[in-house]
Amino acid sequence: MHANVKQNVVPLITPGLKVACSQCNLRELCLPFGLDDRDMARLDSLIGGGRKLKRGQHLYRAGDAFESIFAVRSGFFKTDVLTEDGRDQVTGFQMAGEILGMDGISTEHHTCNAVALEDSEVCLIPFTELELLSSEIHSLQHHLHKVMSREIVRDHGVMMLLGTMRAEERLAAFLLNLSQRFSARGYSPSEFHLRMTREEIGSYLGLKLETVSRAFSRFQDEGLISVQQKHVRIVDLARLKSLLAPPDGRIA
Amino acid sequence: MHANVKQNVVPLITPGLKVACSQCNLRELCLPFGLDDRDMARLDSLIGGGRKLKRGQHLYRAGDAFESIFAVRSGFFKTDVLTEDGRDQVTGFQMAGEILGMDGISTEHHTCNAVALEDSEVCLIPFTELELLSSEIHSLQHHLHKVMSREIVRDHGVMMLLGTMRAEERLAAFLLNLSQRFSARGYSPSEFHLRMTREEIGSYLGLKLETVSRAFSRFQDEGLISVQQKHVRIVDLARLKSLLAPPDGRIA
DNA sequence: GTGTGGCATTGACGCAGATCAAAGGGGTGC
DNA sequence: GCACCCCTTTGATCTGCGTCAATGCCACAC
Repeated sequence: MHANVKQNVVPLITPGLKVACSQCNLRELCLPFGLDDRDMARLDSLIGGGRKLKRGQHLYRAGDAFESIFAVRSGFFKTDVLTEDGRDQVTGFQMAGEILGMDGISTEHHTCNAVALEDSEVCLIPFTELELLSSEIHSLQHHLHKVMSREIVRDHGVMMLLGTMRAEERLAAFLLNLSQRFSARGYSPSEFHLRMTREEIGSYLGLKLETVSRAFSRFQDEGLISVQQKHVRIVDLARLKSLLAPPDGRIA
Repeated sequence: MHANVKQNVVPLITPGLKVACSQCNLRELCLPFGLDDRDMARLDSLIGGGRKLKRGQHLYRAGDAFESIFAVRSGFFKTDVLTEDGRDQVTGFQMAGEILGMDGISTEHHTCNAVALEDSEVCLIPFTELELLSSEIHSLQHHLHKVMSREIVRDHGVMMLLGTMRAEERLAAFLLNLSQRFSARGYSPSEFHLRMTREEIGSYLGLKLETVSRAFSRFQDEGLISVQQKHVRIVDLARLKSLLAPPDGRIA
């Protein structure tokens, strides 16, 4: 295998990488959810192939023309927006089975950046062709709408977090969310590696990296988690969850 | 006209209220955007009629079964999420031509509350029928996707605001956003009535109502705006915009 | 294996915004 | 038209997180 692909060069589509949706163990988490065999085969036929990314590579950048959405096959991504005045906000972290790029539909250009946080693979789903197929397969159309709606609901959850929670509550919510998503993918819900830096966590949670680090340390001191650099083990799940209760424990 | 509709009773659909999309002066801002006459007539035929709401009434509540999305014909709404632990976050304010309810698609149940902040009217758009029609009219399908994508992009903007801005920057961004949206609807960009309370603004911006009030007062003291209760006039638009520049004026 | 630079941790201090409190005004409902 | 209550404003004080700073560690490249 040639090793002449530089890390800062965007790799071309790799047709050999293609794995049929029907053979994919992520299909229940991903776009094909709910399709029967025949329709899944039709979806297979439009998936444009895969693309591999090294850690640090951009899947797309704000301003890029929108052509496809992407399904994460393996690896880990972050998305972030940056404004002309230099602000930078991480808007999400995406793992296997999750869909990236729907921000680009509205303006025909991507409005955020998507970066691989570890070596990753995605499936390309050409959007025009997806719309065409989804007008023929009702369950595909409806599931696409659900995926977009789920993204909206997720964003509302982040707004809630950013608008109403204190630092330790935010970090607890973040860890519980990761735990639940790893669990849904067959990984341990209680022990995992963070793929992102303290600064990226901080950006996502609206905190400074020092505050994130201190919150990690505090959680460890209190026996809620065990943390060493990027390795996290949740020791007391119940107590971690209880941090999300309101300060005064009121019921309504 | 009978006056026996209590404010806390959800009004039934009012077929007489129906106004055809083709006759609606909001069509360029709303779902019919980009449709030709024939397709607009087909969209007309599925719009389920209108619904009037008094100030304070809920259009839908979290947990309600999802059946329709709604287009605001007139008036003003807020949407908010509340968690079981009592947190409350306003996720948006919606005005004429904007679409409400897309949060409900993913789970078949609404995940937030939508409340009229003044007497308002909406068009009901039954979602199953909309999907059916959009599978026949490609431009309608694509525009629906754009509307959903735009909501995602808008949410990213709010995350940016909540995650990176200080109080006065948030309020400036909020006022500029309202100004721009009023302007797009033919109203004055520089003078308008706020339909929401300081507390609702604060919830949306992740601030306490006192902080919002103080920021308003400060803006007035500095000659940026003139504000009296809910009436706002933007006096120095350029300087208001300049508040969104980064603290140190750095370029990259 | 070793060197290096990005990443993480921890401490001291300051400040923006939260909290607590009180008073006044205007819109709303009767 | 009137009264009441919610909304808003403003002040004083407190505090959680940001900022600044220094040290240490680990992962990665060579």
